[in-house]
Amino acid sequence: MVKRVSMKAADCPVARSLDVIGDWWSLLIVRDAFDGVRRFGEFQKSLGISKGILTSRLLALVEFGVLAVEPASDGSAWQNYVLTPKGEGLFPMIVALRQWGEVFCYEKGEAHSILIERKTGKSLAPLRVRSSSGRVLDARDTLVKKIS
Amino acid sequence: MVKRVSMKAADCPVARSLDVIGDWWSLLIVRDAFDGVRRFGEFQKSLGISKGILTSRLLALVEFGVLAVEPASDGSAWQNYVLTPKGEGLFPMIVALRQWGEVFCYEKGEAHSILIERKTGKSLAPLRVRSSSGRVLDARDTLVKKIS
DNA sequence: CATTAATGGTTCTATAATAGAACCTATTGA
DNA sequence: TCAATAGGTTCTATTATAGAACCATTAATG
Repeated sequence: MVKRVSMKAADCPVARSLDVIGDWWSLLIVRDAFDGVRRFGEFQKSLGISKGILTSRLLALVEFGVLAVEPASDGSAWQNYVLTPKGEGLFPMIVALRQWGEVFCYEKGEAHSILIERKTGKSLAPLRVRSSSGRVLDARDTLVKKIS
Repeated sequence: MVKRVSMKAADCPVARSLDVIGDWWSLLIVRDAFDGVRRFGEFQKSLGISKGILTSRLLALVEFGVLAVEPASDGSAWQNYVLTPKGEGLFPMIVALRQWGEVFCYEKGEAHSILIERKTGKSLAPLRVRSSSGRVLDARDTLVKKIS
């Protein structure tokens, strides 16, 4: 083993994405960031992650431009980790993960946290893949065109 | 370290999903499965993954119900790994990953494979998170309600 | 102020996961 | 019948992770 295989230069956007946020912790960190978690200690407590790993994941996410470091909002000398626009772009990903988990990873009647619309308190519509004209598509309606 | 931390029993669907498909290879295997890859050797060649790891990932995905083993379609004695309905449910996830990668992980002008509608050859619409009434939402319009 | 406690790390060791090669067996093709 | 291929298993070396211990700053308390 030279090194864990990297997909940094892959032709496939799925692979490149996974190279950035495809490890065990990154998406959970991003999820927490969407939930308003900002401080090192908050992440650590929320995730139950070791400090060393958290440090390395936060550094990587900052380096990749998913998170940014900024002065803490409470006026203290500490710093906050906040989502950049690139990080906010992961919102559909998180929602997709959540909706899939809700449907396929819980028994009937088993409780879980839910994502709701702030204004109405109602849960969201299921994500749908659509054509450019708005028609709902499933996987069989699509095709990957490799680069030539 | 007792064992790699598991999210199997998490209250959060995002965490449970990641427990199933959140490792380095599983989503790439699923991506390939959507692209029509079915045979052990095809996965191995396409991914450049070690055989040992591929074996363990395929077994895990079958155990989780994402893939199923069936007799090869060509009449040979080998077997195919195909997506179950649970696996097909990951389609929006893969599309989300792909679209995020396209936007944020490539330089302008850099080539990548593209996902198109089979019938028209046109690329897909960007995924949108919507309220139950169909309004487009961003992260700030939503809220996670923890279980009590 | 001086002292203590909390925050945000770094460093260390043990264990688990991964990469990659070598090997093995059943099936297929010649 | 024999060689080649597909599909694994096993082995070793290396890397990543978990978790504890430690340390430096900052913030809170007397």
